[in-house]
Amino acid sequence: MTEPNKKPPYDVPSHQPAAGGIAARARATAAPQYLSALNPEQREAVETLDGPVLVLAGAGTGKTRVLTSRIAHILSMGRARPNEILSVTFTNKAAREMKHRLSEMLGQAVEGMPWLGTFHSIGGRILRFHAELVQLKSNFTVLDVDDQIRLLKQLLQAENIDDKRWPARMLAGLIDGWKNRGLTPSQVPSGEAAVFGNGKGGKLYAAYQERLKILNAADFGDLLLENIRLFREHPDVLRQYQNRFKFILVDEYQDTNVAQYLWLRLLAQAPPSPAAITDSTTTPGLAAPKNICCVGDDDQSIYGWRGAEVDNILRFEHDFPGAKVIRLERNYRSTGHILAAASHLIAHNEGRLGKTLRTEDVDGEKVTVTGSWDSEEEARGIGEEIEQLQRTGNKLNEIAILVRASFQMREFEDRFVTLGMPYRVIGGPRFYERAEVRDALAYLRVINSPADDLAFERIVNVPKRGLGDATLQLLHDIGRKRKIPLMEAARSLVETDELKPKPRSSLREVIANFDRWRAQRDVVPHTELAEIVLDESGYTEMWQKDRSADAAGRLENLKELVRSMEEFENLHGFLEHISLVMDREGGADEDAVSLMTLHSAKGLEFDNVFLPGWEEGLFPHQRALDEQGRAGLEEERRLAHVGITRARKRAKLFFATNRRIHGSWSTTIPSRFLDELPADNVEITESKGGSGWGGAGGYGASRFDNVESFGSSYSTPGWQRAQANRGRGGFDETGGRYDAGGRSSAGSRKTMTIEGELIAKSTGTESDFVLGDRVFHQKFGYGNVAKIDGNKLTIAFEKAGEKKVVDSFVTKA
DNA sequence: CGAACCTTTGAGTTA
DNA sequence: CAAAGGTTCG
Repeated sequence: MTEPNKKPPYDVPSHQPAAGGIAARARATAAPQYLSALNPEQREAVETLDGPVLVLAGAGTGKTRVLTSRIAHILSMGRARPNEILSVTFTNKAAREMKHRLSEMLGQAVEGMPWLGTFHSIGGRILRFHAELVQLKSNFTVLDVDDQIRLLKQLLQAENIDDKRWPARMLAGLIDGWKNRGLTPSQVPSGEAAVFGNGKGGKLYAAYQERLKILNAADFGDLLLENIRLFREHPDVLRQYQNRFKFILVDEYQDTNVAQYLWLRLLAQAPPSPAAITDSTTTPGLAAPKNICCVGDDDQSIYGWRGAEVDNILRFEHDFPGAKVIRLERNYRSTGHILAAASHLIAHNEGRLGKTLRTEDVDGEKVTVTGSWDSEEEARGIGEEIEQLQRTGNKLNEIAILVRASFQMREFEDRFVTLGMPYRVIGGPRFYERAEVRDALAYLRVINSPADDLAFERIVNVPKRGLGDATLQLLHDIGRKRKIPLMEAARSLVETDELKPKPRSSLREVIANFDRWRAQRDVVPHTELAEIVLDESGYTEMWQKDRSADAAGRLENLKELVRSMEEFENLHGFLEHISLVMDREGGADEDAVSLMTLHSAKGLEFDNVFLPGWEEGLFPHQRALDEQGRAGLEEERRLAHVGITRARKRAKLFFATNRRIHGSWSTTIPSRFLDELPADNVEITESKGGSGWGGAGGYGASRFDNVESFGSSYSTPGWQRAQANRGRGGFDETGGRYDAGGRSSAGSRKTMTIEGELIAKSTGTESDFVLGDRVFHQKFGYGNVAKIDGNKLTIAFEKAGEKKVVDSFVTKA
């Protein structure tokens, strides 16, 4: 047992006055600077400190400013100390941003804001203080999706369930969904639990939770669910936190799921309310809700598929009686046309709380819609426009391409590489998801927690040591029979002669290695230990010997991993952090185009925003429609709204008539969202050969009728118009793809065509490079030629990873 | 046991 | 078209 009252190490000594310097400054002037910079609504949101407050903050209305100013206000009024404010966000990025802005506002006084973070990191922190109460140890591991799936596969096997018919992924999805709804195994409705594995779903969920405890592990959902369980089963612990948090602030409230809502509600109750701790999710009317302030925008709710309940925000006044609702409708970001386009689009949704964004900015440029023949041409066109913007003095940092699905990104990457255009992918394949990083982490996890079977299993035969399925099976059998971790099973197995000499000695070596490393853990600095481990395990060597193209990049990633460990005091601290926050930053200082999904763009803004792929089936995405019907469509529409409102000066939409889906080309039709844009604020740019899509008459009075009639059969007027236009517009099937109509814009297009042909034709000509040549590229630096295809080279760059480039862009080094 | 080859299936968004 | 899973052969 640990003492439940163990204090978090972040506690500020109690004699310290609440952010003294600020308070003093606040008293000195009548209206402190952080208040005078606000408009009346914002100011009201900041100054209404008591009771529940809901701030409906439309895109670009100063949401973050309100949150940070509110914290500053609480502190300067002396209403709470920094460690008595709970402030939750969804992403680490948002948390970082708030800390950053707060420190600008307050000077250096943010050190003591220990409870500003994401739901998951705060949940995880609370859980570590009381781990024993939920059958964990404080050094529990946070599993990622991969570990989760492997664990579930084992359970399926144990239950003799065919994982073809009942994939582990599906079960993981179900469990995730239950956890998002705050349901422990016993709370899952039996009907739902039965849908998986011939009625074994519920049993498997229970078994999974049990296994997690044995492994001393929690998955993402547990960080909240186990927290809720902790609070419910131990009211004394809950009270401790209720007492601590004098003020609660929630960012992006529209994205909270049921579990997060329950968690917040428990914490938001006034401390002495012993009767109110119930497990009901629906009972309204809490006893004296505390000072909770939720900020959100129902029009930006885009995480329904992850369990977010827009209802949470729609029901706020009901859940928190006496709540004050404040609307922020002054947009400080976008020009008039952009804002009008976005507002009209989102007006097609029903069930909104309703806000009318307005701006005092100029109308600016109209939103453009451009059609192209296929996705390649779309990428070329956007590339050209970006070059044009660059020539006219726009910073690449102020340009973003926002896609619906990540597979769309490749085309742009290829294009940018060819053009030598600097770009960065945001939220792409994450650093910690890379195989080599996960392998390295697995080694460290086993050192840190010998019972971490999943980590053990991952690396026991990496690099290859002749310990294959057969050996592993044996270990599993022993482990399961004796209820001991695999490492212990291995220990006893090498004492017997059940193994052939070869695997036996390598297993012996693995055990000895880990024992040695663990002994070094307290002696050697953790970064050094990591290097020792990677070296002695043969892991580094494995990649050094690997001749494949990306080996160099992987070694680079390993180095970066070790480097990133320096920020932490010890191995344990590092591992604790890593599972939650391992997004690689850096490179932000460089001027580059940003490439990301619409989802990860929320909260960001750019002068120029390109939005490709506005086609039925892709955007709105077919699966959203199939699975969620009208709700799915509305969420997609909100996503479109988010996309357009990211733009300050220019929003440019695109659709292609042909797109590759599953490797083969399909014909697509323009998105219905394009049809929902207001004609007055939109310009159809001539893409090529004639009127292009839509044309002058394309927009008619019928634009807004009959939105309800969408369904599996596309019958809206817009759809039909779009189809008609497809034949009539510039996309004739017989003419060459690049058959331009002799316009100026077509001229440059034609140039591209020629370039395209040249590249295609010249592939017969072998380039001067030989496999393995060391080369230099202006943008990507040094690398080695990994593949040659005519004059197109695949190069493994030391820094940038593997890229395809045309040979003329590199020189021999 | 593991490399090489073949077949199948599947690309939606994420803390 | 790619990755992942399965099968075969050395």
